[in-house]
Amino acid sequence: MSRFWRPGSERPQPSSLSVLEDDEPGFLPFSTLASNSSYGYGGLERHRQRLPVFKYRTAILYLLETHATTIIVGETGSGKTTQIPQYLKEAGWADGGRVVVCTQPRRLAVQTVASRVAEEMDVKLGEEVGYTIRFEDLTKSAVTRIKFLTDGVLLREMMDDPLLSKYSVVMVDEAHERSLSTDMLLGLLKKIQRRRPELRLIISSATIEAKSIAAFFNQSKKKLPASRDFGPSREPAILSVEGRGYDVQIHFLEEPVSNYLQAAVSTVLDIHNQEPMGDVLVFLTGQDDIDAAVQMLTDEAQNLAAHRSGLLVLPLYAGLSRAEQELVFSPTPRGKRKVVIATNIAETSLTLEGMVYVVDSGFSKQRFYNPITDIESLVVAPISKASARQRAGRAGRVRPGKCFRLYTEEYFESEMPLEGIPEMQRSNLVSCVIQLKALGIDNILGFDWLASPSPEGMIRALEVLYSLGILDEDSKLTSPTGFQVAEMPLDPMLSRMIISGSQFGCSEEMIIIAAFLSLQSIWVIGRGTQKELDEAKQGFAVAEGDHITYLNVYKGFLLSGKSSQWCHKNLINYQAMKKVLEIREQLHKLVQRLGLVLKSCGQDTQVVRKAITSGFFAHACRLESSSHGGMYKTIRTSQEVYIHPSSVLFRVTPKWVVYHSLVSTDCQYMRNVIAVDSSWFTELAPHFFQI
DNA sequence: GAGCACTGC
Repeated sequence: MSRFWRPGSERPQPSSLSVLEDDEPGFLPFSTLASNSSYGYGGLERHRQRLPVFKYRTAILYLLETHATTIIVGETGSGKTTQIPQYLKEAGWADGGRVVVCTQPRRLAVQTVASRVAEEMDVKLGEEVGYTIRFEDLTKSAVTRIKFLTDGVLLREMMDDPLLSKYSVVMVDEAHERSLSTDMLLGLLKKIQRRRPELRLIISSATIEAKSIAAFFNQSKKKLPASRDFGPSREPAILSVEGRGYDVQIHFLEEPVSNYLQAAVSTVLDIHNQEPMGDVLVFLTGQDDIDAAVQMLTDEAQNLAAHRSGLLVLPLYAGLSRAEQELVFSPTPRGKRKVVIATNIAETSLTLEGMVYVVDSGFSKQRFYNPITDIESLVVAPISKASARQRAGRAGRVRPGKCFRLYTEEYFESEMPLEGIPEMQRSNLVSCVIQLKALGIDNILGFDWLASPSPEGMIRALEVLYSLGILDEDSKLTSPTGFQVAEMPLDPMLSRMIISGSQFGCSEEMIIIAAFLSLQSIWVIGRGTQKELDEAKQGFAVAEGDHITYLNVYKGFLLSGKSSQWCHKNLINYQAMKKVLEIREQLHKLVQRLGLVLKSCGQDTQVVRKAITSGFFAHACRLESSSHGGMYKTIRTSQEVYIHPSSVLFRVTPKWVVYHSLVSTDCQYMRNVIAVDSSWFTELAPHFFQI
């Protein structure tokens, strides 16, 4: 532990953090949903009044009355998410058929918070208090007064009701996360505000982001129609609410380390040897790192076990099965110290109870998008101060904790960025652009963004949408194709593929394929050897490619009677297959509603591949050399790419292929590939393949 | 012959 500098009283302590209680969207995903009825008679009301936010009830209601926008800066644990919607209802904001609505970035949070609020109000979930997420609408339009939903669902709702006229107050929670949909939502809400002066916005954010959000919503200097002397102030109010939690002591490294993996492992061992009992949460970047660290610590733990209490080392990342993830939430056995080694999933999506020590590597994997090459890649990159703070806070939930940062204080102070780059500035923007177009926003470049995306990114998105026939020369949605694509909850290239499918008589096949491609992977990870998995996959494989292979999997699954045993036997993830059925079902209804022809082409795989090509012609590649492990070049940019070894076409190397996506590692790998005929390119997209 | 941070519609 000597390598860490302990901030003393003579130097300013960087942070002392407070963290969340069980009232926030706390995300103990597998247990809390059904089991939080531990309050006696009258206990719930007392519990509500003890929350830090309760002191601010009057202030919040006053600010809401007098300001169009109120920004609540809240440490987690303040109770803002569950309480503010109730205060609003109690104060009459949900009277007269109006509805108070609150958004969350994640589905699980929506469900957890809604059921908690329903319990506190002693009403049945789905009546006065309801929620909406994809595939699940637990609201009753005439009855529901408080409604929770994901911000993505609210964006979709705007397509039918652009001014969100049902809602009196929109509360955007966790706005500091700056997800793509939150940023879009905030931009659109600002627009709506100008048309609906009576609408109130509450935006909840962590400290750092609050200022830029406040500046964004400040409309006091703008000229507004004759409302100068009445109505709410156009200048946002900011209110800080303290959280509830324990102090976390921060330790930095005295010298930088080159190998954060090794440093993390030895820090855990130091903690184990020198610190009192208490569980440890380690933040690393990804599956590889985590598996390696788990292995190293497990080996060490075996050496230690002979003479002292042991370590229980567990990995946590999204790719693990539900059962494996659940292990992390089980109570630590007596006399053991639990060490959870996690990705960013433990920073935002899941909250682990009982952590006393946090080890922060200072890195995470982040997605970046290059609009010039049109390639997305995952890169290990330094985290922001905001993230570091969030990670540290995970140590103070049940008692005072400690956070060991595997970087120096100098680095933290002078080099670590204050906040992360908003997703808007590191993503492919096609979906974003088409949604704005569908909402009638024609001047996308002039849209009032919270963080402007790069002009290159915008131009690339417009080009792609134009080449797909979704936008016309005036950059307006085409009819009917553009409007149909906008209604589909998919990547526009997949939507385009489905529409072609309906023209070619294979829409049934297209929606199945689209459902498969919406998931990460349908194959079980971790069970059995790679060889077994390859053999299982080979049972469905066809020379036409991965998409057609998925159709075979789907047929097999249906023939088995949607059996989980069948999935198990074939090393297929049963949960993923259920998801495929759900998405297919949703798309099926949608395609019918849009008036597209629903038809199956039977065994004709050529027409299926043609329909796919009509959506993905921009991903066409030609085999350059079969000797160098099958090197391909993209037609559009002459990028060197290879078929991913997980593809059924890995050994086949057809002359012409179309891929669904690229993964960038040492080289560019094409994932989900079909073999095509080059004559289809000029037939299906002549404008794109002029030469 | 090798890989997948995390959400969401």
